[in-house]
This record gives sequence, C-alpha cells and structure tokens, in this order.
Amino acid sequence: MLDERKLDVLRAIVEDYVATHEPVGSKTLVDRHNLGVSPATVRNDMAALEEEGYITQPHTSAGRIPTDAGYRLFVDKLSTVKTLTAAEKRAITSFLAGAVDLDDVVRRTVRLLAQITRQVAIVQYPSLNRSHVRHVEVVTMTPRRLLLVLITSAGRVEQRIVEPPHDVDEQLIADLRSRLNTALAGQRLTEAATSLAAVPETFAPSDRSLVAAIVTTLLEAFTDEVGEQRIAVGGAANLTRYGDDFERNVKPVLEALEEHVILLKLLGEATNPQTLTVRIGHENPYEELATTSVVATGYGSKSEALATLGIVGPTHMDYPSTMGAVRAVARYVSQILADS
Amino acid sequence: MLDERKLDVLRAIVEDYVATHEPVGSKTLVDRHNLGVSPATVRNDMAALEEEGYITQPHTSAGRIPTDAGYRLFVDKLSTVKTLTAAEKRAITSFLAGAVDLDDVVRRTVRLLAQITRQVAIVQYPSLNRSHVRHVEVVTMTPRRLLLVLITSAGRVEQRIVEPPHDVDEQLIADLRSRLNTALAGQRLTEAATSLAAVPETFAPSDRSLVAAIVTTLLEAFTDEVGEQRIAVGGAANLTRYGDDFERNVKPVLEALEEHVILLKLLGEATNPQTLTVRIGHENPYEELATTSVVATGYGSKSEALATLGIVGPTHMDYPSTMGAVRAVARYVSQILADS
DNA sequence: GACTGGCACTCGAATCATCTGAGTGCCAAG
DNA sequence: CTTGGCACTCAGATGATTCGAGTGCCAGTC
Repeated sequence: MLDERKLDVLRAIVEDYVATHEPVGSKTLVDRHNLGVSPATVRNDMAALEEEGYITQPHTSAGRIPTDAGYRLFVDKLSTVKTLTAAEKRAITSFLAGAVDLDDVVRRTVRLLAQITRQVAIVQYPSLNRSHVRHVEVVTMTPRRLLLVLITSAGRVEQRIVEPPHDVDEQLIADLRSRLNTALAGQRLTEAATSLAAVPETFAPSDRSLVAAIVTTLLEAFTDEVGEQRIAVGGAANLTRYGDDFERNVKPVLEALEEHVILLKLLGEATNPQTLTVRIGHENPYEELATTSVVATGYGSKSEALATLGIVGPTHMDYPSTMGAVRAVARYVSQILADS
Repeated sequence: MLDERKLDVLRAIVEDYVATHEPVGSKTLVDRHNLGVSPATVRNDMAALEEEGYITQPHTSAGRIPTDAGYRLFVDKLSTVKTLTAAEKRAITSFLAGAVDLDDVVRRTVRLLAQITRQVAIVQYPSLNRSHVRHVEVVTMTPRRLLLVLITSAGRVEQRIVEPPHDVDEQLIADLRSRLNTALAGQRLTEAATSLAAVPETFAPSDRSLVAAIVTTLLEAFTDEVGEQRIAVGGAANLTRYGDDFERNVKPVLEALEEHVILLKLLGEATNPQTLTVRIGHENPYEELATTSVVATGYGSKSEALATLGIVGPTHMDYPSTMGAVRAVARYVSQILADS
C-alpha cells in the first residue's frame, strides 16, 4: 500500500512542517528535500497518504499538514531519536552535579529540560511507594509540644507537630525515639505503617494514650507521604512558541499546568528510562489538549522507575530532538540520584 | 486645576475602562454613570484631564483610556479598597486552616490568591533572616556517612550529607548533637553562625578535624538557608484574560514568572500587612512589564513582615477589589502562621 | 506501469476602495 | 459654566478584486 517512497514523502512533510509551521506543497517539498522525483509524482503520493489518513489539507488549495496518525507513524517508524552532542551532555551533567539536595535536583532538572527542549517541562518528584524509612526523630519543643520528623531514603523530610494530652517525660521520649527507629528504620513506608501499629502495646499502660497520639500523627505523615505526588513545572514561557491561536492552544495547557492531577495523568505511568512514552494530540486523555503532545519517560534507576519526567508541547514539535533530550535528561538524573 | 467633578469623571473612566477594556467616550460615560451633566461638559473635562496627562486617546476619533498616571491617581485618591464579603472571608480561613505544614500553607495561599483575584499570584516563602534554630539533628547513616538536619522556627528543614574523613564514634555523635543544640537552639540563624564557629574548640584535639568538617557543612546549610528566597507562583492561566496582544502583554509576564529573581524585585521590600504596595505599569522596574501592575504586601505578623505576597496583572485591573483581596489574604495567612 | 509536464481550476489571503459611526473639538447661545 | 449643534476625523467593517500557491487529472514518455 505505502511503498518506501511514500514514507519518504511523509517523513519530508513532517520535517518540513515542523520546521516552518506552514502547510507544505509538492513543489517546495521536492525543492527542499532531494526526493529525486517530480512534484507531480509527489502529488500522487500525497493523495495516497491523505487517503490513508496520515496527512490532511487545511483547505482545498493549500499544502498538506500531518495528522496525529501521521506524526505517530513518523515517530514509530520514520525517525530515530536524536542523541545529544557531547557538549550538551557535559552541560547537563555539570548543571545537575551542582544540586545540593533532592528539591534542588528536581528544580534544576525542570529548568534544564525546559531549556534544552524549549518546551514546557514537567518533573514528578520521586515517588515514595518504594522508599524506606531512614530515620524518625522526636524533638521536645515545649513540654506540651513535640515535633516529629520523618526522613526517607529518597531524601525527603516530613514533619508534624503533636500536642500531647498531658506533659511528657523526656525519658519516655528518648525511649520512644529509640523504639520507633528500631522498629521502622529500613522498612518501606508501606510496611512501616503496619509495624507502627504494634508500637504502643510495648509501653506501659499509663503511657499508652500518649504514645498512641504520637503514633497516630506519625501514621498520618506516612500515608500523606506515600500518597503525595508532587510535581514541578517550568518553561511556561516557551508556550509563546506555540503559534498564534492562543485561545485554542495555549490556554488549555496553561490551565492544565495548574492542575497537578491532570499533569500526573498526562505523564502516565512511570516507565524505565529506556522507554519513551509519546502521546500525540488526541491520544492524550484530555479533549482540550488535542493540539498538544507529551513526551515522557521514567527515571530513578535502570531497572525500576521512581518517577516520571517529560515535556508538553505542540503536536508539531521536533520529535527526534525532543525525545533525545528527554531520554538523556532522565538518564543523567537517574545517575545523579543513584550516586547520592 | 482639577475640581471635584473632573475627578469624578476620571474615576468613571477608570471604572468603565476596567470593566469593558474599551476606550470610553463622553456619551457612554454619562449614560452609564449618572454624572448629572451633559456629554459636552464631560468632553471639556476630558480635555483637561488629558492635558494633565491622566488619560489619553489611542487615536483621534476614539474614546479615552487612563494613563499610568491616571490609574495612580485613581488608586491614591479616588477609590477605597474593597473589603471582602463575609462568605469570602470564611472561605479563606477554612481553606487555609486545612494546611498541614509550611509548604502547604504557601501552596494554598498561592492558589487562593490566584482564585480570588483571578490574576497571577506570587507568594514568597517566609524569609529566614529572622527565624530561629529550632533543632539540629545528626543522624548516622553508615559509619562514614552522616546526615545533618536543621529545623528552623519557620518550619523549614534543611538537610546535608557529610562524609567524614574517618569512621565516627557513635558516642561522639551523641555528644556533638547535644552540644550543637545547647549552643544553637533558639538563636537566630545569623547569630547561630557565629556561635557555631566556637563549637569545635570545645572538643578534644583528636576529634576536632571531624567536628570541623561537620560544622563547616552545617554552616553552609545556615547561609544557604538565610540567603535562599523561595517563591511560589500560581494562576498563570489567568493570563489569558489579559486581552489579545499576546506578544506584548503575556509573553513578558510568562518569562518573568520563570525568573524568581525578577519576581522578588517586583514584589519589592516586605511591608507590614496594613500597607499595600501598588506598582503601576512603567512604575515597575522592568521595561517589558510596562502594561503590567503589581499589588503586593507583606505578611507574617502585625508589626514585622516575614515575607511578601502579591499579584501581577494587567494595568487595567480592578484595583479596589484586587487590593482588598491581597490585603485580606495577607492578614489571614499571617494569622495562620502566628497560630502554628 | 510508473513517472512527468502541462493545464485548468480552486480558494485563502492580500490589496484596495468605500462606507459607517462613535467620538471629538469648537462655537455660539442659554 | 454649561449645553446643543455641527463639522470633522479616522479606525474598523464591508465588499470587490486580484494573486498565486497548490491541487487533480490527463495525455505523453521512458
């Protein structure tokens, strides 16, 4: 049905349209790419491609533009992910290496990704389902006010204030602190919740109500921490490069960026950094984002992804470069995280 | 020069223009506001107002629009800050009350502010110049790897990893922990840095190199913490309400939102929550933001501001309502922070 | 059978002329 | 000082016209 040359034509159309953002006609196509055939031939091929639904005409006497299906075919079969230059790779590592803590890594990653791809970048904070309890700290601020601090292996810190029903004994706190750490340290957050429930029973009945109060709050912190899916966004200024139809193209994206729930859905399930997810136009789950594509991938470790990062941009983006950049950034972030 | 009625006319022009975003003429003006005089009279007044530089004509045969100076006069003399309805106030308090920690307070505040004002909201995290050391924790992760955790009175947590030159003794760590807390707890971050310098000397010479390494890292954390000026932004989708001249109006703002340094400068010095800073069009320090106004105020406590929050919007915004909302939110956030 | 040059046709976008009306400035009268 | 009246201005809307990139199709060529 579609021979080699027709695919070449489709590839040329996509590349041209992405570069110019203007419908591309048969003449310009043979001028710019050396297809070795005449415009008339190309026109025949175009007719076939349109028949198959890969390209379309905005109006009768205009050139063709790729459809979502056209981009899809292009991404799947007609292009290869572009690898970054050595200089770019160096820039990435040195920029990421400067990070001081997890938050900083994420912030830098977002910035970096937005800058390289010149698109809107989205980075999900490392998910904590799989992270471990590193340390639990109980600090007495005043006799009636305790501060609980939970530190996880992903480097995140969760803190809660507890106001116990009656004054607390410093000795009891020290005891509690050590028992909590013995019971929980090294456990996954999800398991830790279970272990936690058993702790109050090990105390003398008179202390149990107090311990229970503390444990309850700590438990809340655990579940919050597991459930929370934080996200960082950057490069919104790149939306100006979308083209003009502001209302239709830019507004929905801007709105989506405010709703982290939507972003999470857009990013989708975390995959390992080898696999890139590309969702083109209508393929993504929001009607309003029909002119928008998402390129995402997991990061965290070679085998198991901790979280997802990616970019959002117009369907007429430069997929090979963008995909290359997203993949590279994901790999380097994974590396940085593994090292620290 | 400008009698009472001329000022009434200016007020009417501003209110009308803000509502319609269209140049307002003498006829429509007398129709909509009951000024009690004829269009011809209004025209004379308008001529005077234009002479004085408060209004201008986009072109000869069009109505008038306020200049920056016109808005300035309106804000300073012709309007009163609009107070919120009881329902709105209740909504604010209940929304803020649900916050679990400082980060959450800030996130909620941004969202709230963006929603009420329907503008882009900016909230600076409480500045730490004035905050105190609440607790310092030293955790042994492996014998050659320590985790330092600094908790401040503003509820922020800073963490660092130290890899000491040789294995550490658990006893020494415990000792160090208690000495650090005795020396630092309750001190302001800036003072604490000084006190910190004296700590190594109190240890036996053999331990000093180790202690010094830890202290140096902690010191870094202190200065980072003091210097860092984090900012949260929200409601960018409201930029779509700017009008149409995308390139000129929206793009610069979107770009500014990425640069937190610029935002900090826009927000300006923190004032107490009673005082509202309004910077109109050219008054703000960036040429590109000439069509943009900023409404900001400090928050934190009645007398002394911890940080600044505010909104950014088109010069033709509804100042009385916006100012009312900003002021109200600042007050309620201050209250929440004081309570916790 | 695949490719090509030629040609008539289509139709959006650009150009230009014209019209319309909201809004102005000014003046003379109240 | 205010007002009705009036001539004037000019941006924006409307409509006719042109222009040209691009198309589909066909007949001829390799």
